[in-house]
Amino acid sequence: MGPVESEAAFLARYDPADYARPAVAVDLVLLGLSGGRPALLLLRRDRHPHAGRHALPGGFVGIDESLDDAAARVLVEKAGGARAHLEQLYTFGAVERDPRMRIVTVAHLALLTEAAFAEALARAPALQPGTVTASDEGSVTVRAADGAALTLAFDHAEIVALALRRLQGKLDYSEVGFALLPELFTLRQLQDVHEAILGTRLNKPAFRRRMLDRGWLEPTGQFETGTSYRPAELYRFLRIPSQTPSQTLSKGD
Amino acid sequence: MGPVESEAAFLARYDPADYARPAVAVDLVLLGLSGGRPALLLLRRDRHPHAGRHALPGGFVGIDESLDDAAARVLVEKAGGARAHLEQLYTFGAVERDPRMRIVTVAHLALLTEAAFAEALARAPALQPGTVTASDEGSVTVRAADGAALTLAFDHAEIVALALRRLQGKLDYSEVGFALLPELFTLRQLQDVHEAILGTRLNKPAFRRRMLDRGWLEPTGQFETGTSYRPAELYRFLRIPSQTPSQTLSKGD
DNA sequence: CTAATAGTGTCTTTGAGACAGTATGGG
DNA sequence: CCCATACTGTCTCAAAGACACTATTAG
Repeated sequence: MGPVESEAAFLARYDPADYARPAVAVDLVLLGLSGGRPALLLLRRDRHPHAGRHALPGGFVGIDESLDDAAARVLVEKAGGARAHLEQLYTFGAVERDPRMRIVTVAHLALLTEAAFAEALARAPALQPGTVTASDEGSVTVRAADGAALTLAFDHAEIVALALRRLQGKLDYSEVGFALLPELFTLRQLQDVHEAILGTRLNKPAFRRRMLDRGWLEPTGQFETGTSYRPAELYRFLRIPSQTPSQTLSKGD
Repeated sequence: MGPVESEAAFLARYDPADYARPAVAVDLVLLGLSGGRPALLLLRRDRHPHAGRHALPGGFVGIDESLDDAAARVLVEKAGGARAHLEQLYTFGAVERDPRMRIVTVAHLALLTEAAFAEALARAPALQPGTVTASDEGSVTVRAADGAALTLAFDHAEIVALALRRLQGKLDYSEVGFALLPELFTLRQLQDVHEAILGTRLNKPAFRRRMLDRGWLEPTGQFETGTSYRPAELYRFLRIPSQTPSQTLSKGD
C-alpha cells in the first residue's frame, strides 16, 4: 500500500460529495400531566400541508448545531424556554412522511413539570394542550380540552405513541418519572405520576417499599401544607446511586 | 382567516428552503457471537480520516430511500447480503463527529446468527471480526482475533457500547435473543446466548422455567445429534403471543 | 460400568399484592 | 367525636436462586 499522505493533506484536498440530501429536523413531544392523564403541547398548523391539523413543535437542524442543541433551541423558540428533561426518542425517515420534501426527523421527548407546562402555555400562546389516551394496540388518541379528538399532522401520532411507550418502559427503572415532578414531592404525587403514565392503578404499600428501598429518595423532614388531612412528608430525588456493572447493563435505553 | 388555497396548489408552488444540510448516513453494528462473547464485523479504514482504525460499515441515505431501506442496502453492499435482524438504535449528530463534513448518522443494530456471521465474513472479505468486552462503566473494548485491542474510528466505540447496552436491556423481554440463533436450537444454546450478551452466568432451572412458561417456544420433538452425552431437545421460536395492552406498554423500545 | 450433559423436584428467599390496622391533620 | 388521608405490619402468593436428584447418550 505504500506510505499514506498525512491527514492534514488529505483533509485539505477533501471535496465532500454533494448528492441530494434529506433535510434533518428535530420534533419535540412536549409531555406533561394534566388531570391524571398525559398531556401534550401542540401547534395548530395554519398552512399546507396538513393545514388545520395539530403538529409537534419542531425545526431544522443547523449545519453547526448538534441534535441536542437543535432540540434545546426548539424548546426555547417554540415553548418559551420552558425547563424540560430532553431525550432523544427515535428517528423517522419514511420517504413520503412530509409531502413538501424529504425530511428526516429526530424525535425527542421533552418532559415538563406541571409548572413548566403551564409556563410554556403562558409564554407561547400558539401552543395548545391536548390529553393523550393510549388505545389497546399502542396507538394514541389526543383530545382537546372540550373532548374533541385532534388529528395530528404527518406521522406525529406515531411519534406520540412511541413517546408514551418509551416513557412507560423507562418509568420504573430510570429517573424520568421525577422529571414530571417539582423539586419536592410526596410519595403519593410520585405514585400519581406513575399511574398517569402507565394508565393503571398501583398498590400503595408495594409502591412505597419499592421506591424507598431503591435509595433514590431523600426524606426532607418537611411536610405538605394546606391539606385537611394528615400531611404527607416531602421527598427529594437524589439520583440513581452508583450502579454496579451488572445493574448498568440490566436495562436498555 | 378566509378561504385557504388547495393543498395541490400550495404544493405546486412550494419551493424548499435550501440551507446547508447535514449529510444523513446509516451505520450498522453487525453483531453476532463468537466463543461465548459478542462479536462485531468491522471495516479497516485505509483512508483518512482515521486511517488504520476500524469502523462500522455504513453509507449515505439516498434521497428516495427510507432509513430502513438504507440500512438494508448497506447490509447487502457491505456484508454480502447476510440475513440479519435490523433495528434502529440511536442517532448520532455531534457537529465534529466526522472531520470531513457534517454527518448525522442513524446507527442500526444488525444481529447475525453464527451462520450469517460466517457467511458475511466469507462473502465480504474486507470485513474483519472483533470480540467485544464490556467494561465497568458501560464502555467497550474490541479485540482482534490475536487479542490486540482495536481502536475504532469516529464515535463508533460509543455506538458499539450503546448497541450492547440496548441488546442487554431488551434481551429478557423481547425476541432479539432469537435473532442470534438458528431456526432450531436447544435451551442450552438459548441460555448461552443470554449469558454471552449479559456477560453473566444464569441459573439453569430458573432460566428454563422462565423461557418455557412464556409460551414463546415450541418443542419440536427433535433432538440434537453428534453429542457424546444426552442430546437436548430442539425448540423453535414461535413469536411473542398476543399481548394485553398493559403488557405491550410495560416495556420500552 | 463411567463421563458428561439434559432435564426435574423441591426448599429457600425475595418481592409484590392485599388488606387491615395505626397515626395525624382539619373540622 | 368524625373524616380523610398518611403510613405500617403482616399474610399470602409468585417467581427466582440453589442444589441435589434422575435421565439418557457415547464409549
